[in-house]
Amino acid sequence: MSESGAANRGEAPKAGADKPRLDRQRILEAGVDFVEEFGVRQLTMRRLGGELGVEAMSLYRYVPSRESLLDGIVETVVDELYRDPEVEVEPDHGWQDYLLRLAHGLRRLALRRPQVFPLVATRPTEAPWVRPPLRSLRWVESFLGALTSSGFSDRAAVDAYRAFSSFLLGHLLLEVSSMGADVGPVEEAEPRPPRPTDLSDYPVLQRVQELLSEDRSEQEFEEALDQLLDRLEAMRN
Amino acid sequence: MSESGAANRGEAPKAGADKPRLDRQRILEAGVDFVEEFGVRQLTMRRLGGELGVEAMSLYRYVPSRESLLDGIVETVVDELYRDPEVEVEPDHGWQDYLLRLAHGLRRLALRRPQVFPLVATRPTEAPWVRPPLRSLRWVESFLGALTSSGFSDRAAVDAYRAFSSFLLGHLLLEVSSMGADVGPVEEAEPRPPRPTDLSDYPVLQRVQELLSEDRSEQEFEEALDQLLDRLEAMRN
DNA sequence: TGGGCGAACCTTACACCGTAAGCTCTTTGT
DNA sequence: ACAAAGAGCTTACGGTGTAAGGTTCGCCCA
Repeated sequence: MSESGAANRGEAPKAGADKPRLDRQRILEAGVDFVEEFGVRQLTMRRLGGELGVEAMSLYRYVPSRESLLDGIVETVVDELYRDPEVEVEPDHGWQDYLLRLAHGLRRLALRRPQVFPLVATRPTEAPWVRPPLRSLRWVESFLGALTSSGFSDRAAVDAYRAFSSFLLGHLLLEVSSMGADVGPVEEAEPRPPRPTDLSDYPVLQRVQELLSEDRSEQEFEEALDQLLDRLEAMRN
Repeated sequence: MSESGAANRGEAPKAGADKPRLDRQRILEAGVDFVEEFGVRQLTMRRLGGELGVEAMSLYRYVPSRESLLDGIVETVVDELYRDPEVEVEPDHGWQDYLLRLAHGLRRLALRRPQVFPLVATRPTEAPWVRPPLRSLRWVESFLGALTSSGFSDRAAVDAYRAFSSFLLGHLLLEVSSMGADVGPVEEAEPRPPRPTDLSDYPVLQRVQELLSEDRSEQEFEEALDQLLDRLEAMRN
């Protein structure tokens, strides 16, 4: 402790290769990494402080509370969507292309951040009509603009927005939670023993268990997304 | 305290109209009520004990931990589905009728327990192939049996089960969370001030805001459910 | 040059949490 | 009548979020 203190304060306060100084962005990024590694439940102010070589209370200079730290973490992760080169804000190749790119971008994001995504999906949003997982005004604007400029009526665009949100929420949440991620605030120390589960009372289950255990999430997603686009096409205008 | 103690222990220990004795079911039901009234976040062992006129540690005789208390609460609520007279375990009037009843039953359940439902939706399940919100082996068995006995191949029945789960999860989670429920572990004391949200940078949003604020959840649900059934019909052998 | 000022971080303190361990009654079986 | 057991209580411990205030240090202006 005296060592790190000396390194930080005494000898190299400006070069600071060791402890690059605290700031909000650094805290949020450390938060994302921490949650992704240990789960939300394990994230405490003290531990996150420790991760940054700092006392818990120091974080409160940049973040007003743990809750808002979580909000910031969600926001940080969602912002990664803007950096996805496949995703575009303007529907330059038609609304179907736009929606496909957006959906796949969100799926990549969910799979890349399986521990954070449940927060993206379930945290209260800014306004009640902003729905997860597309939880920023800017994206909702982009979505509605893309559709209304492609022949959707306002009503149809809004309906499409809702259908699209439900679709993504359901699929992605199930997909990440089946990745062993703990949606919700669970997370016991060891991953609960995979109890063999006696199926003798459930003949159908027994018969199809292999099918049930297959991972078809990608095909499911693609097929359901295709169907959704067809549905939306039908309600255009 | 001496008063209640005397009333309980001293004068009427057997009549016990005052404190009907602790037992697991009573604890779980009190838990459901508590969560529904104050939110998951507010549920602590001490407070739930208080609600039952008992010290926190007394609960541990019937419930091994807070986590498993939450599991029990989820289970208790899901069990209400069996008592829904509209829902049937056997597909006596065809698989479409069966699925409609099941979906509506789950929706009623979600709307009746908006604070508990997010737990139903997001808590880890018994086995990875048991998906929320249909989180009991018995219901999965019922579902798969209903479909396979109605002309679905095993493969198609399993795919249908997955599609059905995603559908319900997405729709119901969004619906209850727009009811002001806190999905996730948030819940600050006062409901965060409805910040007016300046929309001047978002012209489309501004234009359609009224549409966005309309509550069309019921129609949405019905329409999407119809479409889903069509989709399932198409993949039926 | 130096003196103070504000930012950044630390220390202390508090109320509350989940829960392990052990104790004390009350009820019941014999 | 007495022992055993069941049900609830007491105490205690380490951990949590965070309010309040203390300390150190680089920087700016006199």
